[in-house]
Amino acid sequence: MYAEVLIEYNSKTIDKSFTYLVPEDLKKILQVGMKVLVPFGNRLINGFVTNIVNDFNDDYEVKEINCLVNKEFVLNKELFKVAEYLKEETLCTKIQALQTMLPSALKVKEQKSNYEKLVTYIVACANEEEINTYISNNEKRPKQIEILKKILEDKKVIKKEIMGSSLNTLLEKGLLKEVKEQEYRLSSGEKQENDLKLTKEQQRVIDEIDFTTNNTYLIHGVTGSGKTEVYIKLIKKVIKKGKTAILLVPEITLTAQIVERFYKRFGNDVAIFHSALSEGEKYDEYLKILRKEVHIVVGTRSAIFTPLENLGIIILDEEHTESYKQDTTPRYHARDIAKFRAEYNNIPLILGSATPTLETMARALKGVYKYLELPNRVGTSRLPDIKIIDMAEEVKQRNFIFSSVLKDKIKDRLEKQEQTILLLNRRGFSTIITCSNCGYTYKCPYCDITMTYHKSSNNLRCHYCGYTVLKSDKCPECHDATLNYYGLGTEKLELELKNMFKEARIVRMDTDTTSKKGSHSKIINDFKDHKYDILLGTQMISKGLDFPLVTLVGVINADATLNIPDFRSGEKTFALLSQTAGRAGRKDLQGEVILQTFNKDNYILNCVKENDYKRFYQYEMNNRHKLNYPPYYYLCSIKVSSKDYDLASSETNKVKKYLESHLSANTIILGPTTASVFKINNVYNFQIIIKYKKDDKLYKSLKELDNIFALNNKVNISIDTSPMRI
DNA sequence: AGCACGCCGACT
DNA sequence: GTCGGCGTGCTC
Repeated sequence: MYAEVLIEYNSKTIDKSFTYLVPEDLKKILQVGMKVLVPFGNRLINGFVTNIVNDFNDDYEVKEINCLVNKEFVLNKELFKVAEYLKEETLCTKIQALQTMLPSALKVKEQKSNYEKLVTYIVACANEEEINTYISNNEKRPKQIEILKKILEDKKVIKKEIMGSSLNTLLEKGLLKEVKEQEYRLSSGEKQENDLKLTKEQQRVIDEIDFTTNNTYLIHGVTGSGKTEVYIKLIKKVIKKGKTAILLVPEITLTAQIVERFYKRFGNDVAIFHSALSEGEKYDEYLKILRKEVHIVVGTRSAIFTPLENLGIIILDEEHTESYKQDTTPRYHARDIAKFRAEYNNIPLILGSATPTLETMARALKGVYKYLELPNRVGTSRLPDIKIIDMAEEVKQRNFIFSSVLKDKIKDRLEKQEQTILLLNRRGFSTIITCSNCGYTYKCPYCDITMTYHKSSNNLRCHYCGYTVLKSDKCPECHDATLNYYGLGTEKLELELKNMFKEARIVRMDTDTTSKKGSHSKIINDFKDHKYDILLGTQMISKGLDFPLVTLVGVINADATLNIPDFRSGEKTFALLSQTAGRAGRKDLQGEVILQTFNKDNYILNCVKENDYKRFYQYEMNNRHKLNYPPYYYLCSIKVSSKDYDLASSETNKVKKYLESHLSANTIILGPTTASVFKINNVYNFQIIIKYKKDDKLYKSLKELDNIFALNNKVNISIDTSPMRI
């Protein structure tokens, strides 16, 4: 009996099976999909069993499997298929595909002892009679008697609660003993049923969904239209049939409120998955699924790979969110994996959004997806009033950051004891520091990017590679002392706000204030409890948060995402602004939104103002059509990079020539151009963009290209078959 | 990925 | 004469 094993080294040259002899003690247990430790070269390496065979062609000496890594873990057939799909779709290695799908605690690098958290309990060792005898014979030892009585009553007591010399005596006498039990690190807390009554619209959406076949549905619902409640009801239906469900959410820290809601409604039937969990927590949540103790998984992108069996539904909330796309290899989109799994299980896939991607909307309108709409907010709450403020006029009156309207409204909210959210999509203090004498600007020495000034630490940081320098008082170039600060970041906004409203309680939320674990939810909870009047932050405040007291949302610079050179910038702006606007007036109080802009006539901003997705859609589709972008064309991006500028440039040209001679005639090949950030960490980046409608030769050619460069350690090629931006 | 083998430059 | 640079190739 032999096992074909995939070695856990991420390298193209060994991305194939190696055959090992199955030792006697594993013959009955070993299954395809298990993890084993095998000798490889002169060391022991983790591997996956991909096949079990009786014979092999005998031209090398086989070694024997060393041991099983984890007896509970078996990758099922479905996930093997998913891995295969992932490999084909993103051109990664088999092992990369598998590693992406597993929590890192299961990708044991070194034989790390044990991820299981053990709790020590004390239980009785002697029988009840013996213990009672001991109690009556030792009346002068009250501490011991107290412990014994507690054990008799509770049977099992956590050691920490009763630790001490009395306990040690009882342990030594053999009356009590220790037992260790595994405990999950995360738990749901009490389940409290509180079914909300559905609106007619919500009920209609639920009735439309066919659970017996594979269809994709788009639930297009405005912010506050009660999509989450629809998801909960759908999942309840699925669970009633004994099936399981996956709910994907954009960023779980931002959607902590969803998790809380699921814990309340489903109790310990839910496992949670997201990047902020510790290794151990992830391991525990994974075990709950493997042991079939949960029916529901709520998580971010990678949760789409969880080994739930008997799936009944997959839901992607905020379908348009960019974080569903992984931007390192394998560059997969969770939506595609979800489609694959929904098809495999013959179950419905639900895409939910207030601002669907054009790709999804186009398919829904064509009837490829079923289109379901929730056009109204639940209950009495209405969509907020949105005003566009022309900052060009404001600047003439020397209002650089806050328009007079926004200033007045904030003041008004402070007086009324209502809350305000301010969005500024840029962290740090100032964007650029320039010397007015010689024109010097601080640039990262490793990346082609101006550095951002952070006042609290008095340094300049590169937001691409993290390089940090202390800011000098004088220009490092000409030593003149006239440094100017341009651009506005959240840090400076906070300062300005504090100067303007001295009595206001202000909290800032961006990558810099939320780096510590738990700081995120602390800010959110404190704000919710009205410990602050104003929350200001970057786009991380735009999604999924539900604060009933917020009646004003201000966007300081609505143009920020509009001007980035990317074909999706319009879509992103519309989504970000609509989402953010949706934070206002979630309950009975009417919400108001102020958009400050230098482009007051911009079409997209006016669509946001009118809350008119359909008009935005028509306009943007027209643009995409003119410029051959998705959904009219598929995209593929190829990035060629090297520390050697000339080499990077010449190899990119070779790639272009290769593509030109191998792809179909009607495929458009653009470039080479320099990538959006040309130099990162001293590496030069060039890119080629491919636009195609149908090209049977594409994947084959891309694979060959990838193989050619696999052996080249001076030049790196990275292919993205579904780029979100170019 | 890691490690061995192998063929050419500056040193105790 | 050797130590060591990292290019090529192999690992069941």
